[in-house]
Amino acid sequence: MSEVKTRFAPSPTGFMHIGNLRTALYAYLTAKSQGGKFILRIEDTDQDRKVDGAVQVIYDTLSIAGLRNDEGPDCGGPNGPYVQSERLDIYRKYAQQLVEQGDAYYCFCTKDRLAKLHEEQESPDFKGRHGYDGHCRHLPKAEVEALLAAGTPYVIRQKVPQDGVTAYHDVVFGDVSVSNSELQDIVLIKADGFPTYNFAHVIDDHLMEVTHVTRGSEYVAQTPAYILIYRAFGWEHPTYIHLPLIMGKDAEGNVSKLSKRHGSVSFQDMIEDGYLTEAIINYIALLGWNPKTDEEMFTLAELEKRFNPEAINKSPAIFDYEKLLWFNGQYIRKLSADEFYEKALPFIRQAVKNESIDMRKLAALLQQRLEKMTQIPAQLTFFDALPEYSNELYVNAKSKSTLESAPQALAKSIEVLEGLDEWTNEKLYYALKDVAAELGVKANAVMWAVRVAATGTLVTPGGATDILDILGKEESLNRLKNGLARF
RNA sequence: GGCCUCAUCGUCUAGUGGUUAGGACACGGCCCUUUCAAGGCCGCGGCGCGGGUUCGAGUCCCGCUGAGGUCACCA
Repeated sequence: MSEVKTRFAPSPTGFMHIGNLRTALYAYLTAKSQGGKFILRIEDTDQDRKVDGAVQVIYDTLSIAGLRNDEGPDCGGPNGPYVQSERLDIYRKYAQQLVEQGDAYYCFCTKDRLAKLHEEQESPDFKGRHGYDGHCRHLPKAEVEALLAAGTPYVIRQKVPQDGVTAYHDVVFGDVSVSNSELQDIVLIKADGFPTYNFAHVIDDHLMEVTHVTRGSEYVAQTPAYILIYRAFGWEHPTYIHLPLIMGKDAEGNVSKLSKRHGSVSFQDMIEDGYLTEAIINYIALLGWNPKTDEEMFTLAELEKRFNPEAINKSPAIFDYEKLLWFNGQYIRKLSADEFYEKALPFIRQAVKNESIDMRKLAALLQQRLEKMTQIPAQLTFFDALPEYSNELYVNAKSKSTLESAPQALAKSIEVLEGLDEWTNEKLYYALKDVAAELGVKANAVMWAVRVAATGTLVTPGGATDILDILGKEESLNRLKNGLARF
């Protein structure tokens, strides 16, 4: 058996939909799990949808995600060029061949005629099948020549057989068959001379020796038409791996294709949202594929070994942001202190301008209780300045902190802390424990009062002494005194 | 509407004729604890419906229902 080759063939739209990324991931993993090659091909045949810089977004995303392609416009390869707009001559040549063979034909129908046809078919009393009516199918050769010579605009359409059934085996969906009568005479070459996706991808996949086509399940019913093209050329078609779509659920509980209204859907947006690449990859790998184990934390390298397209599910899966968040928290905790610090610093700086604060200590506190980076600033609002707060914050039943106990705890703490020569978390911790012992109260009661006075905030990253440590002696004492003065 | 396809806890899923239907997220409780998290333990919760086949069906067959896809000179 020849070497496995898969490809990712996105259109340069300017952003990478998460469903697209998953398609790329699965294609990549299909190749790598079998020691094969992964090709990147740019499908830019729609001139109206060209977006500047869009190809770069594709390169960047694959690079960040770690999906290194073995062939492609960026790194070359034996079967280039890998950008469809640079292959126009190739498509034209093959389309020509199909016309000569009688497997395709020129169509001179105007857009107006097509629009009118469409309108008729959409009318309530229309009962026939939809699509092109084959108007130009049987134009006499002489007439075609004349129209061509006159420079009439045209497209080239596939001539599909009127009867019979075309079937294929899909790795995910099993045997799929469609009556040829259901297939349309699809456009192969557009009026502007560019090929359609339908045609270009068949030619390219063959010429680039792609063995496995991984793509979304929206193509399942279209694939027989493509197989007909392969047959017309006498080529063997690749193995098909159609992926179930990724769905989203809205507030009302309605399920539909994952889109903007469900949350961030592009890779870039998710990164900006504070999700880690590793978490995204891990999560989407499991969205529709099961590793046949209860384990679910996988690095890309592990996935490369483990992946098996046979274990892809058929049914569409709903994208669950909650679970992604959980993965993200797991990966944040797995980061080394340095790695986390580097990633967290920009977010810390958003909230903390005070340069004298030990950012590394702060980061260490954050890493233990974070689900995504963007949650950082909101947790740090009290560092630069003590916020307005109500004395009610001093009341906490579980810690046995009351409006009476809090000022006592603060007074004693200030007294003891002022004499503390070494301002470290550890020293602070034992000093406050002693305060509690002297006062004859629970340590929690003292910790609570101190933490509230130091932060004016109910929930904080780190405990009382962690905060004091970072705040420093002078600022801490100021805040504690300020707190005491409120009573 | 025609055609294609799918269907196990709220969500992602394991399951391939005989299981107390397993795991994960979320949710609830407890433990731990210097707040909140994290972590540990426990719990709640599911085979869409109706017919078959079979000694026995989440697993096989048929129908229904529901859901998704597709029917572009977009990919």
